[in-house]
Amino acid sequence: MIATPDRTPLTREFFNRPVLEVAPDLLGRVLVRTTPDGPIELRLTEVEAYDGENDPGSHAYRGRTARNEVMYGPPGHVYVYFTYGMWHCMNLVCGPEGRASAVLLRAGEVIVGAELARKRRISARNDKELAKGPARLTMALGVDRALDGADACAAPDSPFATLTGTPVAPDQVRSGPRTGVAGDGGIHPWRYWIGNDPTVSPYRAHTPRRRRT
DNA sequence: CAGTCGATTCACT
DNA sequence: GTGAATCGACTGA
Repeated sequence: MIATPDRTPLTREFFNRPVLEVAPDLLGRVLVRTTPDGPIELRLTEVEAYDGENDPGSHAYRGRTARNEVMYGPPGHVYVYFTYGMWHCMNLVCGPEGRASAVLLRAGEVIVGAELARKRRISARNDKELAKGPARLTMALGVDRALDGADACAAPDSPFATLTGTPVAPDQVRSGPRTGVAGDGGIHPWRYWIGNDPTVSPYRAHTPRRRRT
């Protein structure tokens, strides 16, 4: 007899905690994405915390702007931004409201809807690569700016329902410096991942762009 | 208003 | 391992 997985959606209160507490607690949780073609479910294996205006790596470091507005709003909402002229990255806003903290979803394992995800991830060589990296993750899920500000706690009406699933055992959680974050933002070990999980993306230090001639 | 660069990915050597 | 792709947000003058 197989145990019934817990499908209770995470509540607003779950996200209304300090981001350093929420981030590791998201590992192992399952994100459900509802699309017209069917559901995609992603088990989160890698995340990063960004903590407000005092965090040099955060989009909120230089204060409130049109782009980061959602980070200042209530927890449990989705912050999506566009970067490198072609990619989207997705965050979950944490508490308390006004602190502008959020968790970047960096990687996960597609456990339902791999067929749909493969169509959006043509260059993926295998299923472990479907959501191995923050921009790959949004591609696999079909997430873009249209979802910026969406409520992730409004299941089942929301395009998302973040489920409890089974949080990964604490002794499986690893942490280290955040990937690709420039300067002083690299000092905080606020990247969290599941040890030995094959869907976790490789660490890369920030690489300054070569100057154009 | 022009210059700079990004919480990245992919193709190629 | 290296470099290109590609554009909007942000910065500072």
